[in-house]
Amino acid sequence: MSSETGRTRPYHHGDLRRALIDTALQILQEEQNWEFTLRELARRAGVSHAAPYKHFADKRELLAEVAAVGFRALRQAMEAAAAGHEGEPEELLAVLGETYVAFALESPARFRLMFGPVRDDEPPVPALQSAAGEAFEALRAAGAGSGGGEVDTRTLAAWSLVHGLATLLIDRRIPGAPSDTAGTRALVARIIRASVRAPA
Amino acid sequence: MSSETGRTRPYHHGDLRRALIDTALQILQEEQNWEFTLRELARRAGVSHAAPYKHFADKRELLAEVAAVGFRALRQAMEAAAAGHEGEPEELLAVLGETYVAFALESPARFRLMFGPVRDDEPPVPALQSAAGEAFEALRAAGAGSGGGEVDTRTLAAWSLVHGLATLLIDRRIPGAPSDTAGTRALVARIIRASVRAPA
DNA sequence: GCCTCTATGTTTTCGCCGTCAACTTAAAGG
DNA sequence: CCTTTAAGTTGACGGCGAAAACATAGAGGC
Repeated sequence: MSSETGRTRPYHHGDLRRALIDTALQILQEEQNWEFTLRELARRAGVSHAAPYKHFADKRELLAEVAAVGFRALRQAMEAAAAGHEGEPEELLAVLGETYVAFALESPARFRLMFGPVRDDEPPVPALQSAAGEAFEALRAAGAGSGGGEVDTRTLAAWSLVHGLATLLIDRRIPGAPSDTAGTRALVARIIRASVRAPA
Repeated sequence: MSSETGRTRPYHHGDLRRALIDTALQILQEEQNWEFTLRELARRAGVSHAAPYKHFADKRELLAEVAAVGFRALRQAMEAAAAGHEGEPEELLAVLGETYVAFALESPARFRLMFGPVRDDEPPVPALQSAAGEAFEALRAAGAGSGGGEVDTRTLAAWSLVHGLATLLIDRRIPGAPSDTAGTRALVARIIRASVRAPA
């Protein structure tokens, strides 16, 4: 409801939380890792070093929210890419895979954060769980499986291929891989198309 | 050459470095992450908190050496599994893939550490680079490609599939996945066999 | 056999971090 | 208008990574 013009800062200080998540995403993009300190984040957001604790229990929770935003973005990207390919399941799967890898390459650190390990000893962050679940649902829907909660074999194979390719690429683990965007995109397309064409 | 009985501690204090790497691997296995402090590591090794700096420039270098040991272990495991399947390329690839995933499941944190991002701004650790390269060479040799330094398409597809499956499994990202070892093993075998049978 | 040299380990110190507790401020609502 | 309370600040604590200054004990030259 706040207008863009006029007094930009809302009442107290502004809606931190949103600002903190945005700033965290910025730093994540700049430094390509999430080893930045909470104090640095607060500094860049223009608040005191303890202010974030009014919105997040600790650093893990803040990062989990950032990851959740990432999963929503991934889901949107996949849904947008899927539009218009409802008729042809093979093409749909290929396009979805290319989108998945492109998403990872576009922001490697965010992708790594999203797929960081789910630790058993820490309490789960609900927003992250639901966002991740919905993203995977978009992926599962493209597979041959029915509407159940399980992932069918073919879909899982495709997902694994695409996820592994994305991971290996962003971690620069493939020896002869091209370093430019165009070459990488061609490589991804080649591998995905070849695998999709041959139904497992 | 040191006997197990008698004076166990060698001259000065022992061969730290080896001890530190071993202890780090232990903690890594116990806590399933590498957020442990260098001071905690020194404590468990029975030395002062600054002693590690006589053997490693910083914490990253120590972790890189741990990762290098992991790559050597992965290479050994794959070579052992490959023995006896020289004649049949399809079976060889499948067995190699199963070994790869089993290695990841056996020690998830070590696997994650090994495949952590290669940062451009940090100086590379030679031992890690060579160990990783040799492990990938063992994998590439199983593919249809020749002896060049590049990875052929089919091999890369297989590697991606297996790497992605391993990653998704250890990060508990697959919704309906079995939690027990036997079930997981069966799932892995099913996916790999199906994909290998259908040449891309 | 002694004596220096140097690798290895210790102590001390520094600045910074995550987190918490106590205090302050200002928007909201009866 | 005045109280309540969410949101932000200040200050403190223990612990960390890293570096500097210091200590010690094998090893090798003489």
